[in-house]
Amino acid sequence: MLSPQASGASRATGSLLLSNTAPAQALLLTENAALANGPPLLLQRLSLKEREEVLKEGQRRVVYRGKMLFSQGTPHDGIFLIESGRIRVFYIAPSGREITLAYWHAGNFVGGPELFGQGMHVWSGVAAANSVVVHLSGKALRGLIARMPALAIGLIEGLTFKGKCYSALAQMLGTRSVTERLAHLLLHLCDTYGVPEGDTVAIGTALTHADLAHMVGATRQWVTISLKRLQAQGILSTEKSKIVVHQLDALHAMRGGT
Amino acid sequence: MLSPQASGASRATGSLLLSNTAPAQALLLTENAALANGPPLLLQRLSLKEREEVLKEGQRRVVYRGKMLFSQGTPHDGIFLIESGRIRVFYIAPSGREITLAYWHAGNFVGGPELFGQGMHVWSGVAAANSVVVHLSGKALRGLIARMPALAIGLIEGLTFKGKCYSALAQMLGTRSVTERLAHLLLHLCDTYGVPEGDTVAIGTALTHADLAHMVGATRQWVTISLKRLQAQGILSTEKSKIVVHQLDALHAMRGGT
DNA sequence: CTCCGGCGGTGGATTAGTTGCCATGAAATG
DNA sequence: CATTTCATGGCAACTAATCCACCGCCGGAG
Repeated sequence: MLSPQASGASRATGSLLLSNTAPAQALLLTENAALANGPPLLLQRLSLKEREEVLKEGQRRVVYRGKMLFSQGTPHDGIFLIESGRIRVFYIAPSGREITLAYWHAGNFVGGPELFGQGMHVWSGVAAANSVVVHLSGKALRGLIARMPALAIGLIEGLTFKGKCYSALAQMLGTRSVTERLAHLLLHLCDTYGVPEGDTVAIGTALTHADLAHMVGATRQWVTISLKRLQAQGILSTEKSKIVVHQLDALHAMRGGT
Repeated sequence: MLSPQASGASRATGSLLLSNTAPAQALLLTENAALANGPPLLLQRLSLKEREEVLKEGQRRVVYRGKMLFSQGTPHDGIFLIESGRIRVFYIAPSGREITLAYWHAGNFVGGPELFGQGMHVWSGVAAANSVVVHLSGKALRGLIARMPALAIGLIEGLTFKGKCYSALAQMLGTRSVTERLAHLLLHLCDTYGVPEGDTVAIGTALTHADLAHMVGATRQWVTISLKRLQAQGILSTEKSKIVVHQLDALHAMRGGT
């Protein structure tokens, strides 16, 4: 944990204070066009002064890649505001099957499910990259909301957005085949992380087949097979931890509607 | 639509004003024990006076069983507060496959996904029983929140709850087999609507196999087959639109963990 | 009474997806 | 440099679940 006066911390604070100008994004599986605009950032509507006040109430914490931020089944209190990095929120069933609910980036908050209450985490959060988060306790949140209506609006917007994400995920999982979900995910990755190269788009993010599988609710092997098929059809090609999409329209077509 | 001074309307208003004492429930597919306590009701934390003020801002509307309250793809504004009845919120994929997100009962609100903005509905709402709802426009909501912090808390709690529901649904769909999901749903139905009869529990709610299928994200036939199997194992028996569960523990076992 | 539409129930063919296992190569670790 | 770990890939057997088609039943409406 960094002390408030450490230079690293103040730089990080700076990035949060300015986060409404940064191109923050969440990586999630959804067909909702509205989500493409990116999620609402918690402090977006606050003045600089208010932001400082909020951050002063929180505890800054560094989470290294691969480390758990919180685990399902453990008690929780309040939320974590992401200052930098990337947090993967996921759930593991007793059978061992795992589903990724979303990857959250800077400016969003994770934790919960409740904001105030002291229930149990029903999902886990792990750092997908070295991250800095600010922990806001339920008590602190309550106090802040009372004197800062814009924060309440921010929370409502954030929760609304999460609701959209999770319901969209449920829609995908409940009504689409794995192949369709995978096509959808690839398109989403193109939008979020894609680098256009001529008329192709390269996805350079280091996501393993297992990562993809967890996002679409499938097994690793099936993702491998499906990607091979797409490759055989000439729709995409893979080069060591990089996926190059050649025919976006073909992916669109097989994504099945919308 | 009933005029405010109609006796039916005032009776309905009364029921809403007292709704925190009523055993309101939502029917949803989740393994989250916290949800068993029932969802937080929107007006729960408000004084009688405040409740009246909120209802005055809304437009009361009667929706008959089977009639759509709102449809995915159409523009939306604000939310619908359920005064009585039951609203099924669901999504239909272009392929025709359908997934029920939840059944919401009196005291909860549906609509959205946003509360204020004028986006498009990303899911549909249909009356599963004759219902009375109060429409609160985004504008009205904004105004009410500003002078009624308890309403903001209510909205936050409601949204948090919906987030839990939808993420739990995604968890179920992403990590459990149809059979497990069905076992889970049956247990949930026992909790919500079940009538204990000796050491068995009867579910009398008129839910067709298709309804069940939409809730667990499966086909109607598969539900029929699965129910037949459970019946063959002596775990339950069916008598014309009534399911009697004999071995709750067996269902628990096959629901797979938690 | 008859017709009709929704619902439950079956069956068979087909496919989508799983499980388990083993091989390989690259990267990280000692 | 040697070793281990991890990501990818391939394969065979298996089963869960879907799809399509059809049938009979029942309750309601004309």
